[in-house]
Amino acid sequence: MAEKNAKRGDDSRQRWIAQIAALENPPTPARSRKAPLTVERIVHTALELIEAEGFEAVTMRRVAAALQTGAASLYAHVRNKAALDDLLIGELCSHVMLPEPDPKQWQAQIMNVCGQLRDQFLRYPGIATAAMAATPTSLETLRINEGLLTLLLAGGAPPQFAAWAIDAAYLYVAAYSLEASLRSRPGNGEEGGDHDNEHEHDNDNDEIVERLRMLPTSLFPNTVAHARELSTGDGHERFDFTLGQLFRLPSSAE
Amino acid sequence: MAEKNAKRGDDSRQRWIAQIAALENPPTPARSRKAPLTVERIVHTALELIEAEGFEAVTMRRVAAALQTGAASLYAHVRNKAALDDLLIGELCSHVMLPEPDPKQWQAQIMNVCGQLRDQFLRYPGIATAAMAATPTSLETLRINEGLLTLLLAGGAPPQFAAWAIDAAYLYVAAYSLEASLRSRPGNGEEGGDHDNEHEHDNDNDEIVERLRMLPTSLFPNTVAHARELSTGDGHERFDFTLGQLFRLPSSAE
DNA sequence: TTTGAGCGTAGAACGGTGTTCGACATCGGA
DNA sequence: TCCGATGTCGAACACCGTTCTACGCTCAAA
Repeated sequence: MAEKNAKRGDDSRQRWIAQIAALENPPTPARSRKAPLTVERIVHTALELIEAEGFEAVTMRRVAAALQTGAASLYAHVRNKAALDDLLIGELCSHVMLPEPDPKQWQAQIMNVCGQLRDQFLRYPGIATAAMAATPTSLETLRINEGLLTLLLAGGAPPQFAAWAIDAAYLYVAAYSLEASLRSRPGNGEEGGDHDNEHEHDNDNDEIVERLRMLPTSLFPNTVAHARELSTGDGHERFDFTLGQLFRLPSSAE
Repeated sequence: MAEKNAKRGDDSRQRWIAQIAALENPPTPARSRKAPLTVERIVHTALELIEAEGFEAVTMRRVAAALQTGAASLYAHVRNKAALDDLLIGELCSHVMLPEPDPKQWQAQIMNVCGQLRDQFLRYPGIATAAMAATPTSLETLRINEGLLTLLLAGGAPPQFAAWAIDAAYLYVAAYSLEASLRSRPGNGEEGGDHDNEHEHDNDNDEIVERLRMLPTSLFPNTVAHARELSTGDGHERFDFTLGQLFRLPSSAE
């Protein structure tokens, strides 16, 4: 009986303690206590997390912790982790601005749009992983697709050419960004004491060239001979080159 | 008391049972009991697992289980899961055959090599994920790189062009294969009763076209107008198109 | 004003993952 | 014969996505 009483009293006792605690700190009063936890807040928090620690840090638990709650709470607003990923790349794509088509500059305009997408991917390291797994027919990606299609058609590209080139470009942008993210991120190295950013980059490149030159000439003659060409491509030269190739019109027009 | 005795005897009792069991089946005798667990066996088993259940099924525990052992045993032969992934794509790349360069057919030869690589990726669904994360300077990938470089140079491509085009091609092949794997794999749908493979494919394609046509014309005029071109590309037409664009020489030669 | 139903919150738990530790077995060579 | 090196592997740790469940809150009807 006593047990029963105690057990029964536990409940109201807890409430009593909670009430006292609530009395204790009325700062941040009124309604800040709610923090209503909307989809927007979740997506926003996840993006901040990616920017700071990379996409692999985006865990239901960690996103929830950043919102000062538990992982289970997120599932009231988002079906899956996969759905969250879709929302993330949707949000990301919504920041890409589509220009007014100008037939004289369609190539530059396309490079601009693809560059925006690439920069978004690079801003959130590793998110390109989600981009490749995401539903390819999300509304935001379709919006970019439509924009690129408009630019290409305005430039005089045949529809089938435009469709395939855009598809390939999207795939390439994601793959390029993913590789770039992995190359700079994964905390593997950065050994050695002092760093000067530019010198570090040069050293990296030089070391790759050197390693390639160490290969046996009998098996890798061309790799050794053109090691420099193979490992060059700082900045986004390779990126620009590839898109330039992808969007070369077939008929020698322009 | 009996319990205590049993517990103490457990150890030698187990050994006793093992001995009897060993007596029981001397078939596959001599030394088959060892099953020495080499790197080759691990890689081979992992590849079989991918072929049957996809890359996401490749878990240290599951690979070990397929080898009738525990996960910890693998770490005596492979540093990480990442290292295992590298070995897997290395093994995969080693099956790509490089042709003798023939300057007259360099384009077809390159398409052939890239097609081999693509088919390897498609044979092991999802392994392209590992290909994108893998060390880009593995010996096997360098071998393919050297082969492609040889073909392109034989075809008269400038070295810088060849280097960048090959890099882009590798990225694209991986991305294309990954998307193709994800599209057919992930068990999302396949609902509905009876399946005829060809009809199913047609239905899929038709449904995508239909969905695109449902978009508001005001926002997606070109997408609606060219829905068919956007969603076509069965077989590997898109693949061939993209590589064709990537390897078009700049100077209008050939 | 009271009640009750609904909804968002969140702790606990389940099954799975990569990886490490440490005791154990086995084998090659002195 | 013994002994050290090497390989094996159960147990455990920390983390993951996801589900279950109870709990608190809000708001509209009674």
